Amino acid sequence: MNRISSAVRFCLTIAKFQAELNRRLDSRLGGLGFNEFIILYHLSQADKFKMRRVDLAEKIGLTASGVTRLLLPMEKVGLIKREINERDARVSYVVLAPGGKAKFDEGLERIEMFTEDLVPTNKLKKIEELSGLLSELEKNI
Amino acid sequence: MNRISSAVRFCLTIAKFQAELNRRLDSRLGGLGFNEFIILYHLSQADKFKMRRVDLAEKIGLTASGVTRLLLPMEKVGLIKREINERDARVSYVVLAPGGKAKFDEGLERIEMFTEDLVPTNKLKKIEELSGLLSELEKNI
DNA sequence: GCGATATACTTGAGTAGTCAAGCATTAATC
DNA sequence: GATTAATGCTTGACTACTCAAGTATATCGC
Repeated sequence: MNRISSAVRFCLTIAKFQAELNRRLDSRLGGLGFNEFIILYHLSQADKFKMRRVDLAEKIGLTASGVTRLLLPMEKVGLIKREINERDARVSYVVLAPGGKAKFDEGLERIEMFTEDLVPTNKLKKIEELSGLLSELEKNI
Repeated sequence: MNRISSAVRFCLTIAKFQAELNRRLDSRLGGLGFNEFIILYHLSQADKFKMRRVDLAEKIGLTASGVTRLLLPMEKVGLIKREINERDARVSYVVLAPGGKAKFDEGLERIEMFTEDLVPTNKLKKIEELSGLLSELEKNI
């Protein structure tokens, strides 16, 4: 009883998938959490390897305070650095530190291997298409 | 620099999407967390409205201890009940309680409305496809 | 039918976030 | 140019998990 729509089913499926994905990834990235990896990725793509904390939060779908807490241990361990903005004393940039770059490269290699097993070559086209779809749907959230 | 494969990109996209989805849903289900809703859903579909905790954990992609902890407040509030198994004293069933059924119906109504805004009608076919693909990929995890 | 192994669940200690409130600083309005 | 509002970040108190270890029961091989 109580059939659900395919849209709701989608929410359930994605929640489960992501829960598993997260757990696996957290333990296969060479001491890097998945979210830490994501942060390092965005920094590695950013102009001058630095971003404002707010923008980082927006990129990864966390709250600002979540980012603060996530970055704290990363700074201690030397993955990222803090840099002030001379024009606006409110913002403190997050900068990719050398140690972070190294860890990211290692993590990237590992995650690439992981996803090779995860998605079969013949599904790659579909995967790309669905990435696009998800990005679109996100705007409706 | 450091291009990533589309499979890895897919992991990033899905992680962000799910983070947002989770947060929105957690606050739009009438006092029910998204995971609590998922539990009630699986119970509502189960034979005699009851399941073993292990099977529940497997269904929703959490660990057994996660389920124990999630269920504790739900039991206190009367959403679910606990029932022993006479043949195997190790297992304790989780049973959908009347209060849980009511909360689930309400939550379902709300999540259906939410997802109507989330996914446009013309994308429904694609969404179903994506659900299918995710279920398949999950086996490779 | 006894010991080893496996299963179902819980618990302790810790991590990863949330939300609401607070503190600086900057921008906008008048 | 003083007030008000908005922005960027952090903090306190809390929830929702995780993993590793523990307890209890069941099953298997002999």
